Amino acid sequence: MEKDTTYFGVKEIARRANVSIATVDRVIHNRTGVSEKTKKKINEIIKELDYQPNILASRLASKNIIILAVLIPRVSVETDFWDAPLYGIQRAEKEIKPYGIQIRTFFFDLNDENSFETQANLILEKGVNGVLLSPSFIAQSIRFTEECRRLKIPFVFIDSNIPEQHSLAYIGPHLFKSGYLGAKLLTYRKEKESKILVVNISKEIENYNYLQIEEGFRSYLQENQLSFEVIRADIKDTDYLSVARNLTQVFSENENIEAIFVTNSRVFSVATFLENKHRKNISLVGYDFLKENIQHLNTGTIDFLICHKPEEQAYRAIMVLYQTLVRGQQVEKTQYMPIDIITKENQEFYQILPV
Amino acid sequence: MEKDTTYFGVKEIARRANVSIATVDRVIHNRTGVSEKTKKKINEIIKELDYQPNILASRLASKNIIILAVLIPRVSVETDFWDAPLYGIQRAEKEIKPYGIQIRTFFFDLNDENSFETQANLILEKGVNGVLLSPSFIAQSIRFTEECRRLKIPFVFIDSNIPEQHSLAYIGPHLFKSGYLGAKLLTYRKEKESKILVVNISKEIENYNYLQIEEGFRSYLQENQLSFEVIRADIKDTDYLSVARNLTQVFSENENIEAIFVTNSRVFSVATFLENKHRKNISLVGYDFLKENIQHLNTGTIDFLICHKPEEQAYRAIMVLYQTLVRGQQVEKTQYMPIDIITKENQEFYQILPV
DNA sequence: ATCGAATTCGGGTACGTACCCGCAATATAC
DNA sequence: GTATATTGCGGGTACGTACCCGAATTCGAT
Repeated sequence: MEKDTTYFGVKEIARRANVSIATVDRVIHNRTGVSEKTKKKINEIIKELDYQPNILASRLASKNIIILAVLIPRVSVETDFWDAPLYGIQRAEKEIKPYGIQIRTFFFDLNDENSFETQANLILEKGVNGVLLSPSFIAQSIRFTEECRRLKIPFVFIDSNIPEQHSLAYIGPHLFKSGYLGAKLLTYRKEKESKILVVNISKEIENYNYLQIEEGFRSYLQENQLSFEVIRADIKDTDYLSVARNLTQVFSENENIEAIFVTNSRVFSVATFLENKHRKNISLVGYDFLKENIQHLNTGTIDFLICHKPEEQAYRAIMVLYQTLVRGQQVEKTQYMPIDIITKENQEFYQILPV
Repeated sequence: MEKDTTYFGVKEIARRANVSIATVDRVIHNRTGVSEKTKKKINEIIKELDYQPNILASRLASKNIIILAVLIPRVSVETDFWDAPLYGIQRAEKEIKPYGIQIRTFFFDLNDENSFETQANLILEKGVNGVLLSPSFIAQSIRFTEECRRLKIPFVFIDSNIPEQHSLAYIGPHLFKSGYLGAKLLTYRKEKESKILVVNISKEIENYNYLQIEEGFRSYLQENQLSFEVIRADIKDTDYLSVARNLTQVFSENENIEAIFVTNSRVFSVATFLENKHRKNISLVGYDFLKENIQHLNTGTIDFLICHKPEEQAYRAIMVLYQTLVRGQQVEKTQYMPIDIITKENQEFYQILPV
């Protein structure tokens, strides 16, 4: 097992340029104190040798440690969706910890805009090198990221995007296409004309996402000239009783509903309703790999779940920050996640990687 | 940004044990030359401090480089399936190259058992530290891995498994469940009774995989009491003309075929046939994210593709070897991949990560 | 008790890079 | 001209671990 002799380091560069290692180092980190002439010469040699710094040695020698902040919703009793990104963050942290990178996680309450603001301010006080956030509250997120930009702190969005904010990257779903796929799954091989119900269960906050999904959903029907009548139900209170009350009304007003699309992870509420009311033969499609959703998938009440790899989103987001801050690499600005289709038959293999 | 002060290294262990760093090092790598008494003492301190070696420093100081061999089919004109694992391997290699790990890739010809043997022997001659292989030829793979076991070279299977060979790990699909899902997709919301055609296009080699898939496929139909009549077509020659000839015959002998399941990636041949013969309204489900398959997905001839993340399989397999050889970690022995469902609507987001 | 071998251990250097310190040479000021 | 900045650069140490070399200690045999 011979040693890799094709590798040239700073030492070789210094030798070829007739300078010391320190000078080469100055050029590499473009610090001051090198004449234009030698700088140019060294840069040429670097290019010629296609010098790749040894990150191991680099991070070992460097004492400046990097701190990343994570700003995501706290896992609530209502949904354990944000568990998955947490796992992704832990997996990433474990991987890059030896590189001197630390992660501080800040949680906000999805029912409380102020908690977002408070936590965001905490991050700014701390002074971190990079931020990963879920921009659940648009206005507050804009304010926060604007401040980040001013302070030259790179930030990455996951789960949903604010395109105008010049984030370092967005890692999450293409919501329009996701809704588009939802319509496909809901209507695939459906021949009889019937009504389709689109249900949005959320406080108004998340409406932005919802709109893109519904737009995609309707586009599919339109493009494929499917003439199902689409009715909508907007349910502002997320508890089961509210959902049941609303749905009861919708069903009393509309006969012939044979398919339901829920625009977010609260599809389990609708499933519970259908099961309680013994309504069979209604197709149901919704979002996210939650324990409760999987249960209804297994009982057959939910036909398909759509999922965007939340664990992977967070993992990649951390790695994007790492690559930018430590390696100085360019990263893909928009990384759409796969739009995964989960059924009763493949759900058992859709698990997150162990930390 | 304070330095991480919670970390204790060998130096601290040596200090607490009143020995030198070298002695601690001897204990850590359980080399000889340490008395039982000091060994015990040092081990206690290690446990107490929950010492985690700094891999960066470790790999930097260590001069012994690790060589991994990869033994997979060459990308052929018939299918570019094995492109994806190659990408995964490249991605893994880039990541762990600075740790002193090198990868040598050996290709064999899927139409030539001998080429497998030749390449396998080459690997054994070279003397490598770990092997990743696709056991396309059962007998030859058994012989090869038996030799690996004798030489104490760990090996990992991807794509398909030989459970009795005590591999370090298997990373690939659960074929039975994959076929099971295939049946679901093919029959979902199909109400009319009709015939289902199961097509297997391959030289006999890959039959083992095929059998598990078909078993799963039939199980689904049986468990769900679906009384579609299943007919089979075994096509030994993989060129289009043979496929067309065979299918023509099957169709002439059977009317009322409304759904076709192809047990591997050659579903594009069947799709081409259907398009040439202008046979619409036949559902078609098959395997793998190949360019040609995607085309037929987009034209609507193929309804669903099932895919097992070949890029990820290879990536993970390399990482499993890395974790075992470098970090000495235990790894999951069987890692089933997700069984992904690809449709026209979500295919554009099912791409492999850039290297 | 003496000697040699075996056992047990510490000093020290290397891995490739970061970065501090300080010296020399040159430029600028008076 | 001398004094003082400024610029350009090299020496050297440190990061945490691996591992070589040789020294100290122990032990058994005579």
